[in-house]
Amino acid sequence: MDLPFDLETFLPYRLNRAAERISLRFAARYRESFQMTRPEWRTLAALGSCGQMTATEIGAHSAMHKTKVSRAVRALEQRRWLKRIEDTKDRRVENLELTPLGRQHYRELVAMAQDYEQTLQTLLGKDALTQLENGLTAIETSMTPS
Amino acid sequence: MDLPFDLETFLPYRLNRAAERISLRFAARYRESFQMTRPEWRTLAALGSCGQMTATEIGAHSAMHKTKVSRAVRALEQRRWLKRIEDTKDRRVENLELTPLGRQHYRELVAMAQDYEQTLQTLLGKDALTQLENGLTAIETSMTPS
DNA sequence: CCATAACTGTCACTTTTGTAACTATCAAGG
DNA sequence: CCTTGATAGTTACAAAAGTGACAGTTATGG
Repeated sequence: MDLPFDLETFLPYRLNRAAERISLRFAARYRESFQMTRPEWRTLAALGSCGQMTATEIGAHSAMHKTKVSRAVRALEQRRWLKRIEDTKDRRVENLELTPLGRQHYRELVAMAQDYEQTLQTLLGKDALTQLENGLTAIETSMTPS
Repeated sequence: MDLPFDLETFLPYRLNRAAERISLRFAARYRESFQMTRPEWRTLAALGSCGQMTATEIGAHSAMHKTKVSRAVRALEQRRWLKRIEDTKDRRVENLELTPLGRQHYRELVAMAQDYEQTLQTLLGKDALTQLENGLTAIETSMTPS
């Protein structure tokens, strides 16, 4: 029995490769302007766009391990970019929120993100981008945080 | 000026999240059967499907950092799953090739991969999968190894 | 030729990450 | 109440990753 397996059609491999290329290129930008790691940017982005969230929610939203989130939260807190707000109903939970300073930097990073989005759109073409997004949506709806 | 930025449409973020979910779920499978890391699997897969390659080529193909590849190669070599073949024209280069033992394990892993492909296909739907693949192809052709 | 620059792969060093255990808290059921 | 089990977040430790420098080799251009 022979193997009709082609790595070029294997989704996990391709997806990782694409994500790595796209994400590292963007990370290189904010890294030198803000000395920020990827987990930190993702945490900031989640809070900036969703408002108040808990660490667990951030982890589910961004598919980051909880210790990664924990460390990113601490780093952002030390920069005074976010603050912890204790939950009145459940004292295990910490509600996280950007400070005005954090929101300000968030806006700057959003500008960079939008610029990069432009780059990607001209690079990939609008049609391919749409198809990609449809596929990602399917993943997001069917692969609930395992 | 307000911000019409939506994280839910930002490609690097979404791509990473999807890749992480899809790839970790598969990694969990071969990890417990083979005690294999993701770089090791990717290296094995690249060699298994492309035949002889150099470390640099593997890195470009899989978007892995060269030290990651170097370590994965060493690990696979210690298992006797691959062998190094010196290049006659350029002595800096090491041509890498799977051993029969390596190919045997490659086949087992391919079977797992195909099984997972099935899972994904039923989970995501054939249509979404096709769109996703078209999008990935666009990335692959336009984002040459930076 | 020779000097310089570029390239391949590895290593020491440092940083980042995951694992598993832990504290503190809450929830359910007797 | 009290016990058991689950959950949120942190941490110590170990594993993995990136950085920068390196040795060895090849390419380029005087």
